[in-house]
Amino acid sequence: MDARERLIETARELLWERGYVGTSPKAIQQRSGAGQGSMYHHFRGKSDLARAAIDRSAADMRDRAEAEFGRPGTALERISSYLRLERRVLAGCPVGRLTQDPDVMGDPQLREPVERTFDWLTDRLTGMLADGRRDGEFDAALDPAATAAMLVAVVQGGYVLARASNSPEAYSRAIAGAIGLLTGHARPA
Amino acid sequence: MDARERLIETARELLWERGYVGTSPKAIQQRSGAGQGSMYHHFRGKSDLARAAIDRSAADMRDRAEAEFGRPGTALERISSYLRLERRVLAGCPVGRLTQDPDVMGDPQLREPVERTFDWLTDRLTGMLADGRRDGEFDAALDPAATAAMLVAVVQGGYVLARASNSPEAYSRAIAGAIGLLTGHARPA
DNA sequence: GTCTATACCTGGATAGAC
DNA sequence: GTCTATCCAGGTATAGAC
Repeated sequence: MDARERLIETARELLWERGYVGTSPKAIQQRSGAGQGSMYHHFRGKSDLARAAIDRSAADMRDRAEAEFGRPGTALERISSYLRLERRVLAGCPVGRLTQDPDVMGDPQLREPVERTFDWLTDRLTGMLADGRRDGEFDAALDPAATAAMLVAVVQGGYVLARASNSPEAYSRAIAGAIGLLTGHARPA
Repeated sequence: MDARERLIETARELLWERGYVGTSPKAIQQRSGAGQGSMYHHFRGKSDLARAAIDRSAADMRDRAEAEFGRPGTALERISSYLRLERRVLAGCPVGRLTQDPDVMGDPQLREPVERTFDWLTDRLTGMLADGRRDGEFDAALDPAATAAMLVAVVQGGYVLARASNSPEAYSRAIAGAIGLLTGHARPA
């Protein structure tokens, strides 16, 4: 792995652990083993490197989700397996945590991949829920867009609960609660 | 309002806007109009002041929730009115955002009020859901603890979605989705 | 491509005068 | 109680040598 690559991967780790404001160029250099000059040769500065790191984390998140969405099975099955994906719960969401960072959300370049990822995810779930409803899998009263937003929110909020209690259980409980309600609503009236 | 009070209120604002790592003592002093010496007279340092600010924000959050929980009405009504409480959605949750801050979660003194607040909230909702289920308001299959965790997560995740899309609509959609499912499950089989 | 030197600002805190 | 002076480490970046 060359220096450029190590810098990006290390930046991803540190952004995940400490956010953008909490991550200094020096910390990235030290952990990656790249020197000052090397970093500023490959990237114009902190935000340029961060953009590369965020792009990659966002693509990663979409790929992992899409792998579940593309499986065979009913909409409920595919959504449930997505929700139960193994996640580093206590670490939080590498993309979602960036929404709390004023310097990320204040910079259009850094914000763009974050915004796009959540739009994509919500749209994808909305489509699956609409298909499931059409096929009689869900109640006709189910609102696909609202339910999709709720599901994405449960995952993101699950991370918050898990970190607050320092235990992954809180995350699992929230997911189980969501699947329970979704299953209940799946009974046509 | 005396200097001590202004320091606490200003610290609350800045912690809300920028988190703990993103907030410097100097920024607090400048915005509050208190000098260096004043701040270090009233507080031992940054983390001591932060503790006072976090305690107050946590108490605030509990008070606002309890005001809704204590209203008359069914469990579903009280929970719905809590979920629909007017919130500064784009600002995020003043307590929840701290869970993303490694320096807060790494310090037992700062972490404690955050952890306690989410424990309290989840327990309170669990109790109301259990009461509602006992009274036939919800399906017997509803799991109070899991559903409570899911509701807290939807609120916290709703903030994430709203900030990602820079619009409060995403928050409202997630809440509407949760209430929709909760209402659906409320029909006994 | 990578290194070292340098620069300037901010973060977080202490000391002592008033 | 509040002010100013001072301190040292770290953040972020540029310059120029190798």
